[in-house]
Amino acid sequence: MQKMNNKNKIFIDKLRSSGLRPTNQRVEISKFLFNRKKTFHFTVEELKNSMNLKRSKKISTATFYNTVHALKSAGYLKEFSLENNTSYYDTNISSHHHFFDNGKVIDIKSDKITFRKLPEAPKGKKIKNVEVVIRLENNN
Amino acid sequence: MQKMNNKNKIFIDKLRSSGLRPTNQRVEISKFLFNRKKTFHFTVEELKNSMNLKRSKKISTATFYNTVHALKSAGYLKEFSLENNTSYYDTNISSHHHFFDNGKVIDIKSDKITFRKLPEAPKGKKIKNVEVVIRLENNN
DNA sequence: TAACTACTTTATAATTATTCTAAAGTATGT
DNA sequence: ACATACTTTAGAATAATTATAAAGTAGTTA
Repeated sequence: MQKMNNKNKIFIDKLRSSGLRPTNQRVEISKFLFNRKKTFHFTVEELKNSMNLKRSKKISTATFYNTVHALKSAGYLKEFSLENNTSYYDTNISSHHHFFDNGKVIDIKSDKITFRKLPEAPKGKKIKNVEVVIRLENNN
Repeated sequence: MQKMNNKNKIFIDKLRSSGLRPTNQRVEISKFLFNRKKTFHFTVEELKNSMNLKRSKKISTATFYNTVHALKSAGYLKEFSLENNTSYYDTNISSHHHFFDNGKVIDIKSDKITFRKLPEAPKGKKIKNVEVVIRLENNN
């Protein structure tokens, strides 16, 4: 059984409410990802390194992958890809857009971009979401 | 030296004009990619399989990667990524957008999407391009 | 609370996409 | 034809991710 404290309770509930057993590893990862002021982007490798660095009992690579996938399926993370064959995850799940600047990602709030014209979805389909990527380059 | 015929000449010139030696492999790949009515999307693996299937003398994997990169650098291909850690290449290099429907990609002509509002580029940066992805799901 | 069962974690192996290496081959200028 | 720099190639190496199957744990039941 978990050491239960107030900080953990909210994440335990969050996991339970999505049908995920609140194991120690999942609670720790949730705390690391969601117990902060600002949303952020990460790769699984980055997450693993920054969490395991300060832990005596390491969490395994497979568990990081499993948990990130589970959190994504539960709707707590958004996935996106750059042109380097790595998956990035975003703790900001609200609809928003991105600047891409040589591998660096910067959020653009949803209301900063609006459309004058958008195409219809093909027959039998509907639009799930619209995502804009603005690629940047240096001036001059 | 190449067997030169009219069909090849245009691709040999195209390669030469970008500083790429028109080797047999590059000409064959260019012909396969660009000698067709409609533009299309592919992964390097798909390209390799569909070309090598009908060839007695196979082109090596490394050459497919080298050539696709060279054609991309020369501006003849556009790269994009889905959420499966694979690079896709598009023979349609004109600015345009995409529907993504469960791993399937459908082009959207540039003029089908226009903006009412777009953010400024951060200081010192300028916008290289704006790319819209419309994710689809099944109705009901 | 003890026992049970299904779900999780883990180390490790396997897989996939891609890049690297260095030896053999080829295009191009002279 | 020769020389030289660029290419191709098979195969090894790397990186990100997934699969495997044994050991551990949460939640349920008696």
